[in-house]
Formats: sequence, C-alpha cells, structure tokens
Amino acid sequence: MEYAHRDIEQKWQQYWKDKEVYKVSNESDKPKYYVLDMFPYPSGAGLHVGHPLGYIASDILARYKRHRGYNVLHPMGYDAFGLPAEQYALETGQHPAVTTEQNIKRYREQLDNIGFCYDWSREVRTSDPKYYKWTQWIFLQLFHSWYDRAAQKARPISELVSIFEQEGNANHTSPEDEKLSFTADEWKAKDETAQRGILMQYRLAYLSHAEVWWCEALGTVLANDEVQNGVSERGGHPVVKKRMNQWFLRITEYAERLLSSLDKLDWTDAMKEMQRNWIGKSTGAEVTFNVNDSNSEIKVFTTRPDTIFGVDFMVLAPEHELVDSITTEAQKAEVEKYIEYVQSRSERERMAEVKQITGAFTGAYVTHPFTGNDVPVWISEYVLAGYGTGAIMAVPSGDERDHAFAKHFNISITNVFGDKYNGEEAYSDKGGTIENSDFLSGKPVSEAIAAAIKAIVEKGIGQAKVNYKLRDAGFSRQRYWGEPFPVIYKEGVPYTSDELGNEELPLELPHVDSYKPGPEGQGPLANIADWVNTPDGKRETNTMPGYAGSSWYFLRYMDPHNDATFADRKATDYWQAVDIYIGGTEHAVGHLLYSRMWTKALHDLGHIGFDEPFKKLINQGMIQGSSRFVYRIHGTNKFVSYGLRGDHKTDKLHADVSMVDGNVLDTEAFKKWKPEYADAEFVLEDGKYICGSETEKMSKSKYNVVNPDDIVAQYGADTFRMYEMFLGPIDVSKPWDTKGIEGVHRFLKKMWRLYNDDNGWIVTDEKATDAELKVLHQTIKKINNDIEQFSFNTSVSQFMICVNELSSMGCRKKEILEPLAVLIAPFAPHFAEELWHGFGNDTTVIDAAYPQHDDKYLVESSKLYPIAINGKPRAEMEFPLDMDKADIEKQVMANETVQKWLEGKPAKKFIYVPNKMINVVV
RNA sequence: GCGGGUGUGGUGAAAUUGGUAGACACGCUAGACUUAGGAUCUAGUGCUUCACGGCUUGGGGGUUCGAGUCCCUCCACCCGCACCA
Repeated sequence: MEYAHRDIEQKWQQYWKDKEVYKVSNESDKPKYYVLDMFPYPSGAGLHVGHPLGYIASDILARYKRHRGYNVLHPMGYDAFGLPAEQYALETGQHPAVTTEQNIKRYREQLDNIGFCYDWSREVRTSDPKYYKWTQWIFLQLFHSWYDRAAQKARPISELVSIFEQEGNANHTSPEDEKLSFTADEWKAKDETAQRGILMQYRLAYLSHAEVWWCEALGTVLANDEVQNGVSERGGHPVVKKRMNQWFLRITEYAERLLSSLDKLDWTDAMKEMQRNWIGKSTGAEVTFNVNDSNSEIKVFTTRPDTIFGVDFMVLAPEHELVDSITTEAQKAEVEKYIEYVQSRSERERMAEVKQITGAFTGAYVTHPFTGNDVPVWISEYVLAGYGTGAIMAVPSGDERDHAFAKHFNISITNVFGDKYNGEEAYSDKGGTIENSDFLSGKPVSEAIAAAIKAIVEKGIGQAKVNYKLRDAGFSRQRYWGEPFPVIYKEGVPYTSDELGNEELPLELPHVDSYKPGPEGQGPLANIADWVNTPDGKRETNTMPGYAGSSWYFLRYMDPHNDATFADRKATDYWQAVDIYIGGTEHAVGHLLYSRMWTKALHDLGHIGFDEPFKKLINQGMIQGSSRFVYRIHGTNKFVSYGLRGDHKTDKLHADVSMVDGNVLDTEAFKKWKPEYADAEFVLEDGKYICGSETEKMSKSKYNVVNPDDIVAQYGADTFRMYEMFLGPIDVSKPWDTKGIEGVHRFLKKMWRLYNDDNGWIVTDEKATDAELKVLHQTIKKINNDIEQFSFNTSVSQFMICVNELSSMGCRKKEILEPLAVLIAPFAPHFAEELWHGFGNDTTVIDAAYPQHDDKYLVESSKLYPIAINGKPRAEMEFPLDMDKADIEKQVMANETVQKWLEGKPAKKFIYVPNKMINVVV
C-alpha cells in the first residue's frame, strides 16, 4: 500500500468535523491553555505559503498541549475591517461586506486544507455587527472613564464628577491642561456644555484636533505613506495639512504601566526593547522662558537642565502656537515662507534628510532666567510639535543638531564643558564637569542636573519632569469600512448613544451607494443625510481604525456568542490571558501596545481579572519569495539563458515561478503566459533555459507567490506542515523553495513503509531491542524538548534520524511504532491518525497521551573521545565514563598517533573533560 | 539619523554550559533496479592539496589548553520609525 495522502487527509478531516474533535468547552477539570494566532486580514489575494508558518507552529503546540492533558483554546477569526476592501469597493462598486465574505470563504477553504485544529465554532469577525457591538461598547467604557493618576488606574467618569462637586479639580490635574483649575463651586456654576468640555479633557476616549493630509483634488484624507514629496502618491496632486476633529485614546496615561509591566512578560528582549523605545521615557525638567516685550512664555522640556547656561538660542516647532504672535514685522515674510515650505514636507522626508539644516528667525527674544541675556527664538522643522512641549532650549556645545544649526546660521556658541568641547563637535557625553555656568560650574553632570532643577524650582520657572514620547492614539478614520461611533453631536457637543438613551448597540453601518469621501475631508458616511441627521443631532461620521477590533478579539474567543456582554466574567476568569501568542514583528508597537492598553483599562474598570493580554509572545519570521528572472536582449524578443547573459545587453524581467522547475524555464509555458511572449526566442545553454534567481518579498507583482493549495494538492497537508517547519527556526526570515519539499515527502513515505508494505499492515508484537528503544526514547526526549522551545525544525530532523535508523534496523514492532505515531501527531495529524487507527484504536489520536521518555534506555557506559593535540583533533579513543583521569592520560599518552604528533616533546598539560573531549598541550 | 534583527558549504540549515563545525535535508556526481523515472536503493559531496597536510562560521584584533559561541572593532544586508530635546 502506497502512502495515499489525498485519501487519508480527506478521510480524517471529515472524521474530525463529524465528531467535533476540536470543539472546546469552557467547563473542564483540566488545566487551561490558550494558544492564539494573530488573526489575518482576509485580502483578495488569498493565503500564500508565508501566512501559515505561524499557524502551523501554533497548531503543533496546541495539539501537543492537548496530548499533555490540557484543555486547549485554539481559535481563529478575521480582522475583517480595512482599507483594501473599501478601495476595491471604490473601484468596482462591490460592497465591502460582500467581497469580505468572499475572501473569508476562500481563506477558510485554504486553512481547512492544512488540517488545523481550530475550534471554528468560536470564529470571530470584527466586521460582524454582533462583534462590533462590543467594540463600540468598549469605546463607550473608555469614553465614560478617566485615569486617576494617584491610584494609577482608570475609574468611571461619574466618580470624577462627584470629586469635582466636592473639591473641584485641585487633586486631579487635567492631562491636557495642567493650568486648568476650578473649585467645587466654580464647577457647579458651569453649564452642561462647559462641564462636558472639561470632562472631555479627562476621558480615556476623547475628542480633540489633529492634522491630517488633505488632498483637494482627490477629495480625501491620505495616510502618511500615501504622500510623497508633498504630493499625493496617486495622481501627484498637491496636499495640505488640515486640522480636523478626531477621537483619541489617552494611552499616554498608561505609559508608565505599559513600561513597567513589560518586565513580567515572557517576550523577547528585542520586542520589549522596541516597546520601551516607543514609550520613550525620559527624565529631565520643564523650564519656562519669558518672551521679551510680550506676555508670552515659551515652555521647553530638557533632559539636560544642567546645560542651561549653554543656551544660545531657542527653537520652536514651525507648528507651535506662539509662532504667529511673537514673530516680528521684519521677520514675518521669512517665517511665513519657511512655514509654507515645512507644510509641504512629509514626516518621512523630514526624517530621511536629517543633514539638511533649515530654519527661520522669528525676530523675537526670550530672557535667559539666570544670565538675563537676550536669547533669539528660531523655528525649525527639527523640532517636532508633537513631542515634549514643541519647543527646545538649544545648547549647541552639548547637542549635535543644535551645534549644526548654530554653525549653519552663524550663531555664537557658549561652551559649558571646558576642555571637553573642541569647537568642532558637540560634546553630548555625560562625563566631565559643567563649566562656565555660575553656580553649576565644577559640578559633575548628575549633581549639576539636581542643582539646576533646584534652582529652577526656587525661581518658580519650572520643575523636574518625566516625559514620554508615546503619543495619544488617533482613533478616527475618514472611511466607510469600520465601526461607526455611537456618538451624536447636539449643537456640536458629542453625546454617546447610552447617554441619550435613544438606541441600542450595535449602531450598524448603514448601506451606502457610493464609497466616495464626504465633503471637507469627512468619510463616506457624511454623504448619507438620512443617517447623519437624527432628532437629537448629527451623527459622528468618522469610523474607528483597524486596531479597534483587534485590540480585544482574544477576549471574544472565550465566549464568542454572548449577546449580553463582550465575554462572560466566568469565561474570562477561566481562560485568563493568552499563554502563547504567535505573530509577526510588524505589530511590535501598534497592535500589541493597544491591546495591552485595552486590557488594562478593562481590568481597571472591573470587567476582567487580568491586566496583560499576552503572557508569552513568539515572533514568526517572514517567508520570502524566490523570484525567477529571464533576460531579454535589449530591443528584441530574444531571451538568453542566465549563464550567457553577459554577452548581451539585456533587460531583466520577472518570470512566474510556476513556470520554472528549479532554475529551468518551461519555455512553452512562458510563451503562453503573456501575448507579447508568444513569439519569444530562446538562447539555451546545455539545451535548457536557466533563470536567474533572487530572494524578494513574496508578492503578486513579483510573480513569486506560491499558493499552499497547490503544494497540499501535490504533496499533502502533512508534508506541507512538516516542510514549513523544516525550513528553519520559526523566528527568522527565509526564502521559500518548493524544490526542497521532496525531502520531507520522502521522509513521510519512508516512515509509512515502517508500518506498511505493498500488501498492507506489517507491524508485529515482537519485543523491541535495546537499540530500538534507545532510538525511540532519544527521539521522544528531543521532540518534547524541541516543542517546549519552539524548535520545530530540529524536531523534523530528529524524526528523520529516527526513521532512518529504524529503517536500517528493519524495525516493525508495535512497541516502537505505536508511540512514534503519537509522537508525530502534532506535526502530521492526518498521517498519525491513519497509523493510530491502523493499530486498532478507535478514538482520535489527539486524545492519546503523549509519549514520555525514560532515561533508563539512554544510559551510556562509554564515550568515544576526540583526542586533540594543541586544540586540533588528531585521534579518537573510547573510554568508560567512570574511568580515572590518570588511567586515561596513561593510555592516551601511549597512543601511537598521539606520540607521532607530540614529536617527542613533553606534554605541558593534559585536559580531560568527562563525556566531552581530551586535549593534550605541548 | 535612531531603534531592532541577521551574517556558518552551491542552497535551507544544525551545533545544552566555550569542548570533534557543517547533523538533517535540497542540489549535484557515480552506480544498482527498472519498459520508463519526476519511484526506490547504495556510495560520494565545505574549500584546497597527487599526498601528508593546510585552510574554513562576514573582515580584523583579543581572552582561553580550546571560540560559530565570550570581549573590542569594522563591514554588509533586512525590518521598523515619530530628527525624541
């Protein structure tokens, strides 16, 4: 009997489905284990072989944990809201719900092909009203909450109102405006609109303003990467920054907790480091400078208050609110021209062209608080409006960019570092002492910082300050295909649907006839007058961003059909946080940070019992495409083979990988591929057309996409699963090479032949030999270890070694082969199920206990030692493990080869590392 | 510019704590069986040398009896980014 993967896989997939083998209950005496994949966006292109890499790894782990007696939650769903579906709708008029449904269907078929053990009864889709009802509900929770800095947790806004009624805001500074101050009486005297305006400054979900790229010609708002060189990427139309009302999440209030609780997570250091850098905590001081002949003051944040005597100029972000009012008449034209220039620059360009120094002088001066000197105020794009206070005190002798700026604009430089500053390069190290700085002179940096802060506080011009570079998260998108906000504006003041009490969630996305943007940069929803205008007022027409639905989906899987709450507390208490989360590094700071914040907020408000969503995180690498190229002789329709391309001037063109076997092009298929190639001629080498190859991102446009369906059809899901794992470590990127799959397929066929020959089942009940048991138990030990460490590539190797050895021993014994079948079940579930049933078992293999190794089969009594002379291995000798060092030394020194290499010289040192090696030093 | 990652045969890679570098595969070479081979099996395969041997984990330096692994330094490539005061 041949290994008939097609029949086997079909049969067992049907069996699993019929018996609901992968259905998971929330009620169980077993310990729980939650294995989660980052759910996919169902794109129109379908899955390629890169997508399932992480899914296969998590599937192996989920199956393994189930074998080990856990109740395993292993769900899958779809991140189904998103821009591509809307873009497609714009182009074709097809409703995103329709195309999304089609894409999901395709994804599901592709996933089912691979034999995953997902509990599909728990599937979630973020675009399903039953799901986004709760996304909207969580938004309302955030809206109705504020962050109590003293208690370090979110609390209901109603409690804040009570506090205001009793004591005003004296003990609870507004995170947006620290100058805001009122008493209980003042609070009570305010009208509702004013009170709501104040509360908005505290809410975790709040309305504010932000600048977006607005393109008049396209009539739409563009994302950062849709803007290049100050024009739209599509069409090259001019764009300007437009200030719009936008919702935000006050994630900055969570900065400290998001930072400190990283310590308790089992994530890679690289991942934690990226989050730390993103949160960007820095300590320093906030200092206020008074603008001469004006009531204005400029507030700066600095990490180096000790260098305050080195301030030679001030720089404001071009967007800074004071720029207008302090610019002098004489400088007005220049400043305006500069701002116009900055307006045209994208953030990417500002970043890429760091060396380019630009700026303009406002004509204004501030008074230095300690020296009393006049300090000029400049504006420059190197200062960002969004970070700190949007203004800096520039110390050219101590900061590289300030230094370059001063040199460029001929501003004189005050040296506050003595000998350390050489006049050519800023001295930004923290060694040495501060000089030329009045009361700070002679002090080392840390002391000087403390003294400077003390003096600043005494003068009443500032205080010590912790700053985070994390910004609040924009939560509005001017798009159609996303969650609508359950918000209505009554005379311009936003009210939520539960406050108005006029409608239940979900607020469903209305049908639109056109996906074109609304007027003035609003989303398509603004075009539907019937929907926008309600008896209470106008609806919010923005929708929520992609990360809204994905910030909490892992909770919904625990109780996916609940209509009374987002997930029952009993369910979330049972499943707790995700034990293993697998996905790509591209989500390092976006999705993973937002999910953490939502989890903390839901925890603070008492809705769930844990405050971190993902205990352990595994990052999967990218599977790259291996592109193939053909070489067309320039100006002709003649193609030369790779090795001969040097003889001609050629154009390198992508050829579809499906027409290439290894590197050999199927020239007939190529001719049929595109009409312009129908008459192509080929210059061959050795009778073949050899293609060039390069590793690139797997993408349709590079014709290097490999569809898992094709691989599964040819080799079977089990081969595909094992090959993806065999490619290399899960976390590194590697190119896909279909050719290599043969080896894994051969291995499965070879393993199959341990159990079957041409006439059928051949397993016997004979007693196993020590050698066979040793191979089996070595393998069991290695596989268990490897799975725990996510080293699946080495597991596959070990299975190969095991089968190679058992084959050469001619092993046919049930005592060996039955445990081996269970052992391979997480990797090749259909294959294992077939063998498992071959032994007469009538339950599914996944409920079989996973084999555990017994050390008694692995004991060794001796070791074949490499003998090195001066570190170079020269001979081998076998010794019992318990032999004395002295006896070994005697025998080694007597060895002929050793003697030869010693060349009569006396041994200086004899190194014996038991069970490792022996080294003789001459 | 900043942050993170990766460099080992023709290719994907392996190598508990520093202890025989290249396991396991792909590819390639030769052979066996076969009507056939894109089935299966056997042998070989890092580079170099007729050979003894020498060289070899991105380059250079260091620590050590011994370094892919630890330290310093330089280089290349990939990913992310918000010039972070």
